[in-house]
Formats: sequence, structure tokens, C-alpha cells
Amino acid sequence: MDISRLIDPLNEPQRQAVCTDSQHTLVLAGAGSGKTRVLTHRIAYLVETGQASSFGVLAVTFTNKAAKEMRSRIESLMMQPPKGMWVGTFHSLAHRLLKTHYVEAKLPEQFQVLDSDDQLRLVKRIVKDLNLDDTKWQPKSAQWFINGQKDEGKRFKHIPPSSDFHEQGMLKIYEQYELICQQTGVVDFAELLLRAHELWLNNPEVLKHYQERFRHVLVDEYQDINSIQYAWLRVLCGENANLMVVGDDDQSIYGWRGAKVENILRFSEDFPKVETVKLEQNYRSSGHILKAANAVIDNNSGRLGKELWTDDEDGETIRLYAAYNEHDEARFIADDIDGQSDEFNEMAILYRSNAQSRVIEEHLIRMSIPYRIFGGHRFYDRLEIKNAMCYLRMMLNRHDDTAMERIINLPVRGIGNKSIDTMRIFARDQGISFWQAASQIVEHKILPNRACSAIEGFLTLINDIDSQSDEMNLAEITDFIIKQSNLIAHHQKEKGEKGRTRVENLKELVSAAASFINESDNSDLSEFVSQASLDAGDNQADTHEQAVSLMTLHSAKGLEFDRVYLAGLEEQLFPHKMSMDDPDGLQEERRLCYVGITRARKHLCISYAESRRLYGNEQFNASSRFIREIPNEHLQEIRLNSQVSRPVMFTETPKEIMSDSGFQLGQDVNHPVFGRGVILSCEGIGTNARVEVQFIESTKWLMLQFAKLEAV
DNA sequence: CCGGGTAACATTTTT
DNA sequence: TGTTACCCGG
Repeated sequence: MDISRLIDPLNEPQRQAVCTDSQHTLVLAGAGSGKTRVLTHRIAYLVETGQASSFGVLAVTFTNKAAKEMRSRIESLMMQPPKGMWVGTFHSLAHRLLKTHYVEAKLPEQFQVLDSDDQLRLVKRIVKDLNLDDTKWQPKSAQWFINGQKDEGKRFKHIPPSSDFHEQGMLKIYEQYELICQQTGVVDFAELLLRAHELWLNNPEVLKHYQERFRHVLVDEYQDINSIQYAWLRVLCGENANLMVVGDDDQSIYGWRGAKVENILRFSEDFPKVETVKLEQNYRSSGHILKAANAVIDNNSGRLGKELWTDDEDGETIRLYAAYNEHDEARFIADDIDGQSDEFNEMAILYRSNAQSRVIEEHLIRMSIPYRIFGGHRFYDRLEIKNAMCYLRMMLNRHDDTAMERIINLPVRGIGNKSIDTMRIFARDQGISFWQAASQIVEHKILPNRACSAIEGFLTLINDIDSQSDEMNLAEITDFIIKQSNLIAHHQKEKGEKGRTRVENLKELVSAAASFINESDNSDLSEFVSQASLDAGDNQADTHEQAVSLMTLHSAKGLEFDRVYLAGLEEQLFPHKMSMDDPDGLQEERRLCYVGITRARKHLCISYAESRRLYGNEQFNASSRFIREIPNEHLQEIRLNSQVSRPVMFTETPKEIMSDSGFQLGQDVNHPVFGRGVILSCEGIGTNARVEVQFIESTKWLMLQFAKLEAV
């Protein structure tokens, strides 16, 4: 067996990771250090050396895109599809398990996945049904509460009763929510993981089967793992599995939705005999860019400690543009892009929050630069697509209340809110499904004639579509549905651009169905519907068209571009004001900045605006502390026609300022009046040096000279 | 049932 | 300030 092609292209640490004999391996892989390569080569190596059968390998990722990519790279390395190997996201693997073991998981065979949209809808209804004030218990935060609990592995019954009035309400909502989900057979995203975890805990024989099967488990983006995912993994791996996790603590940017970096630290404690491999050679960015990234992230505390290096030349320095306002900034970027000869596909404009994109778009349009915005709504989340999917769901299951409520009067067929309310109450009182309620109301003429015949029209429509589409394949059914239901006609009537894109999207759905048949060799309606809720539907597919990418820093993770523009590096915006007062939040912002910088291969341009109009009022924010954390020698300030050296305020990096004060950023300190605190940032030198300290109650700027701070 | 008026809102997002 | 969700009048 010739495995040299798997080994030769690797550098030393990569090889060490790929060929390790350790049972548990933690690969700390910096940005651009080849982590996917390690993962895929490792899998191919295991299979080709006979240490594992592809049947016994499970590889888990966070996004479908990553899973797809991994699968295809494994396939091309092994020169054949990895038969029987499980490669997928946590959610899709959990879904698969639950589908297979639906009985043990106490789910109906045709359970459906509830996406966040439907989930919110359901929570809204519950809040209303419980007669709770929806300003005090906002459905959004109730949804957040529920998901947060589930992410921690906690069901209603696990949470002790609270004395807090507000939390009592939340718990009531949670309880009711669990009940309805179970009754109607729907499972939300967090529930998929929770159930899959419980499935194993409650069914040792099922667990044993998978433990014996999956001798090798590999995890990508390990720093993003949350508690329930961690628990799930741990149970699966048991005592005997070989586990390799790959991640980068410096790129953990999803703490706010439950990801726990600490799981990286815990790894060595929870699993015995862990071998740690660090991948620190970066193959992506040129020297200045990389050194700047290192300098920024160096201000974080509690890191596992990695320092990226490159063989590459220093390359271009990072350009820094101080704009007057956000329009000047956007105009500058558009101008600059216009003057480059690079391909548009190789350029990206990254920003902290979506609100920033509009001004940039305006100026790109003005310069006729093609662009593509990433993020925003997923294909399958679009209104028209969801509606069509709900028709499909009705084919599968007439008692899918969520789906039925959505489409019963869409397109409008004369069933008003009042009729729907009556039906809902009827259904609830009788303990029957929406569909059954509708049938009975028609049968017993409970509502006025006009309403009854409208409802009857809906019932027969669904039944007719179902019976007539009996012999059709998935794509044909989809096509049939959007026509029979009048959805197409309905959107065609919509005026303007909107209607047209909606019609196009519906047609796109038909081709999505067609390619689903081809790709997965499957024409099963239920599979298609699940896949739709678990898959983003690959946002924008027309990558062959040259266009500049616009996206938030979060969505940029995992991508790389020759030329990157980081816009809006201002205090309050980046670091964002919602996060900057909390030390952990600030560190996460800094990691986000690190992610941003390391997206660039050759050119990086950072900009900030001295004034910015946000939500109607003009703000004057200081430039971001992150800019100041980049050592001078990597930066070059640009003005339009002349090059100006950096202003005085940039001459010292925070590190330098702090070094002669005896304190460090992130250090715990004690203040005679304010008590315990943490140093967040600093500015000025000598007698002017000030530090920003986060105390328990507040955040304060203190002159180092006068404040009697002592290190703790 | 539509569409206008208005009040509330505005990190980050995958599954 | 721009968007969006929701309410009410025609």
C-alpha cells in the first residue's frame, strides 16, 4: 500500500498528527495551517493502512459546507467514495440516528425538524395561550431561553423551580413548548442533539452498537462545540474509541450562542493520555499580515499558546485608512477596488455588523462593481420556499399543524383569521389536529357557509394534489404543487422585483428537488424535507460570476481571499458596544478581529470612520483598540494623494505602554474604592498612561499614576 | 383583503 | 435613520 502521497505533502507537525498512534489527539491548528488537510489525510491514512475501515470512521463538522468539502476531499484522496463512513454535521448525524431509532427515541416515524422560524411562531402562540404579557416575556427571548437550556442539556424537568417571577414564566413556556413538540412530533435543532444524547443514555444496546462501530471519531472546529455536543461525543467515544479533535482556541467566536472554548482545555482532563499537536506554520498570509494578527491576539489571556509563522516574505504592509465618515470609507473602498487588477472573486469586504453593508453597497453600485452579499436569509428560509415546503409537508403528514397553519390561507382563499382562530380553539379543546378540526368543522357546518366551503376547498386541494401526484418523482411533485396551489400565480401578481425573484426561487426549488434526486440518489419526499430544514441551501451559488464578497466577520471564518478590506474598526462598533464591557466579550471580539486579519492572503486594508451615522444619530468613535494593537511597522497609513506617517497616538502599542507600568492587559487588580477588577485596555504613555478597568459594578478609566491599583 | 400608517427595533448565525 | 411587523380603516 503506497501511502507516500498521503504523507509526503505534509510538514512535520501535520505528519505527526496524521500518523499518530495516540488514542486521543488534540490538534491545535492556527488559521491557514492546513487543518482540513490534516483531518482528511488522517482519515485516508487510517483506512489505507488498515487501521480503520471506512465503515468505522465518523467525522463531524459544524456546517454542511464543511462536511461536503471534507467528503469530497477524502474521496479524491482515496480515489473512491468512502463507503459507509459517516461524515456530517452534529445535527445531521443526530437526525440520522433519530430517524433510524425513532422508536427508542420515542418519536413518530415522520417527525419533522422545526426551524428557528417555526420555533418562534410556536413560542409566540404559547406565550399567548398562557396569557403571558409578551412585552415581559418576549417570544424571542423565550426562544433564546429554551435553546440555551437545551444546549446545556437541560429539559424542563431538570430545572429546579425558581422563585423569580420572570423565570417562572419562562419555565412555564418551556414546559408547554416541550409538550406541544412531543404531541405534534416536531424536533427543533437543539432537540436533535439532546434527543440523540438521551437516545444513547437510555438505550445501552444502541449505544454499544455505535461504540463498536465507530472506532475512529474526528471533530472539526472543535472550539465551537457546546455542552450537549460535547456530552454526545463523550458518550459515543466511551473508553475505547480513538478521538481526534481539531480546533483553534483563537478562532472561537461563537461563545454567545453556547460554544465553549473551555472544552478544548477540558479535553486533556477528560480524556486520558492526550497527545497535543500544534500546527503553527501558516500557508496563507504574507508576513506583515500574519505578524499583525499575532500581535493582536497576543493581548488575549488564557490562550493555549500558538504563534503562527510563515516562510513567506513580509509582503505588503497593512494599509490603514482614516475616513471622515462611513460614506467616505465606502467610497474609498469602492475606489480602491476599482483600481485593482485582481479578480473580484479574490476580494472581500468584511464588517462587524450587517448594518454596515448598505452604505458599502451603495458605493459599489455607483462604481458598477459586482458584489455578492453572504449571510442574510438562507434559501430554505425564504417565505415563498417555506410555503412551498409546507405543502410538501402536508403530503407527508396531514397532522403537521405548523405547516397547515402556514398555508391554509396561502395563497388567499377566503379563510380569515377568525375562522383559523375558531379552528385552533376547536382543535385544542378536542385534542385533535388542525386537519381533523378542519374536517369536522366542515362536516358539522360549525362556521358560516362561506368559510366552510373555503376550508373544504383547502382540504380537497391537498387531497387532490396528493392523489394526483402519486406516480410522480420529487421534482415533479414540487413542480405540480407550486402550480396547483397557485403559489406561482400568487407571486406573479406581486408587483416589482420582489415578485419576480420569488417566482424564480420557486422554480429554483424545483431544480433543487431534481438535483436532490441525482446527488443523493433518493426520491424520498421525507428525506428532502428534512434535508431542507437542516441545510442552508448553499446561499448564493453563482460563483462563476466574478463578484466581490461582502460579509460579516462571522461568516468569513473558514474563507480566504487575496485582498481583504476590514471596515469600521471603531470602538463601539468593533469591538461592539454590547460586548466590550465584559472581559470575555472583549476577548471574543479580539478573536473576531484575528479571524478577520487572517482571512487575507496578500493585501489587507483596514479602515475606520471618524464619524458614523448609526441609527439616525451621528457618532464620533475613537479608532478601534485593535488597530493600536498592531505594531507600527506593519501598518502604513494612507491618505488620498500623499502618504502621511502615523499620528502620535499610534506610536506605542498597548504592550509597550503596559510593560513599564508593572501591569498587563487582562490582569486582575484591586482598587481601594471600586474593589476587584480586570484591566481591559490602556492608552497614553508615561504620566499620561490610563487604563480601563472593569469592576464588578462598572467600567472606569483610571490614571495609572494616581489610582492605587494593586495586582492580585 | 389590502395597503397605509406607525410604533418599535436595530450585534454576531448555524443547524 | 431605515426597516419591519402589526394594527386598523376603507
